[in-house]
Amino acid sequence: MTPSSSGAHRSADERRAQLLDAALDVLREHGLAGLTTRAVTARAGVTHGIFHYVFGSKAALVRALIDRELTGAAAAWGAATATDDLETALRQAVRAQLDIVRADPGHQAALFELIRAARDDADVSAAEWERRQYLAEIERQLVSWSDRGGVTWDAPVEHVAALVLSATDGVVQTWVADHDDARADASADLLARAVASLARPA
Amino acid sequence: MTPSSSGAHRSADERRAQLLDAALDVLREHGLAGLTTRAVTARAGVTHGIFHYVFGSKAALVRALIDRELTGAAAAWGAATATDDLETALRQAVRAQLDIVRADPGHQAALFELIRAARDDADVSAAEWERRQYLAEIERQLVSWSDRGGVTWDAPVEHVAALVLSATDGVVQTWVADHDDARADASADLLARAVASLARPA
DNA sequence: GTCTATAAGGGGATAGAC
DNA sequence: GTCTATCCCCTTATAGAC
Repeated sequence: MTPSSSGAHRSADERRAQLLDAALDVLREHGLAGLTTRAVTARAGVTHGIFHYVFGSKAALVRALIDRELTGAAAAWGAATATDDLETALRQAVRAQLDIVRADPGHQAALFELIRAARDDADVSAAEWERRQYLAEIERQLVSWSDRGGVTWDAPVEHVAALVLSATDGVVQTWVADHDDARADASADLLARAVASLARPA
Repeated sequence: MTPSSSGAHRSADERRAQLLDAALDVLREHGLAGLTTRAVTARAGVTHGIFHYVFGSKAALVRALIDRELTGAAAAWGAATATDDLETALRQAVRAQLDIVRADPGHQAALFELIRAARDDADVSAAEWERRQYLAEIERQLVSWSDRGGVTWDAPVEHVAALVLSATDGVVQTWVADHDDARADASADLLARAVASLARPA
């Protein structure tokens, strides 16, 4: 049988995955302030020293965590809806972002915190890269929707994409702060309407 | 002459103000992670023990800091511009928020961090109260602008206000993250245009 | 009432045992 | 190659000196 993962003498790669899982759990439950190397190893059921053998430093853990969690996250904006109506498509997209967070608020809040911390700490590239992926994906969708609806954007598409990303972030983060579902839904709907009004018949 | 504030045996109230000033400095320079009771007292040029004599606990300092810094902050939205054009007024208001942060990014970033930390920690009321003040102020402005411009909002005003607050927050925080002035300006302008399109002739 | 000296605990990291 | 025992620093908080 497969030995228990907390049993002694497992490969560094296995330890790595095990510790990353534990780190995410700790982060979700106790926030960034509670994310200590000792809490992670305790959660994983291994002795503390293993941590530095596997990751070398706490910063390396944070970097690895961001890398693992961000991979594929941009794809969420790409899950386009097949509708001809621009406003409806936009509303569904913004609501989808909101739903991701609602489905697992702790997870998302933890990621926000992590990315924010990583920004001033060291390796900025991960967070920046993520944002660029998001922007490119949104821009692609905006063009796709306007083409399908037979309209054209009345402002540079990259500006519209930047606004959509920033504003959606704001709506999502407001929900994280107050958990007011009705207000978040209203904001999402209104945002879709407002942005849709930036397009004119081609 | 007035004795130096770091001289021995001053009143608790004076020490309190002195330590709050030092705490804000430390927060701006080293972030929340660097805000330790020792860093604060060192910055103020007093011995460490004084801290607990004055504040009792670190949490009390954070609460006091939030109280002091948030007072009057909502007024920023109230500094209305005297223009008849709704979109222009909105653009100036959003840009004003952006300018506040640009003028002193460290200060604003520090406040964000502080409020965020206080949320899960304990006294949520301060942050919530602030948000309500903002919303009320924005709502008041939206009505004032629509009245003056002879238009009416095509959606509940509180919904529009919520969107404006959330979206502006998103734009501001995006700037804090990337310091991209051009993109932030473009987003602000576009946000004003998009929101203005939610109003129709009365 | 104001402040100093000291305590008690938890943090990340490492040298070296197996 | 994998892990354990230990280190030393920095944190908040308090007991009691002035």
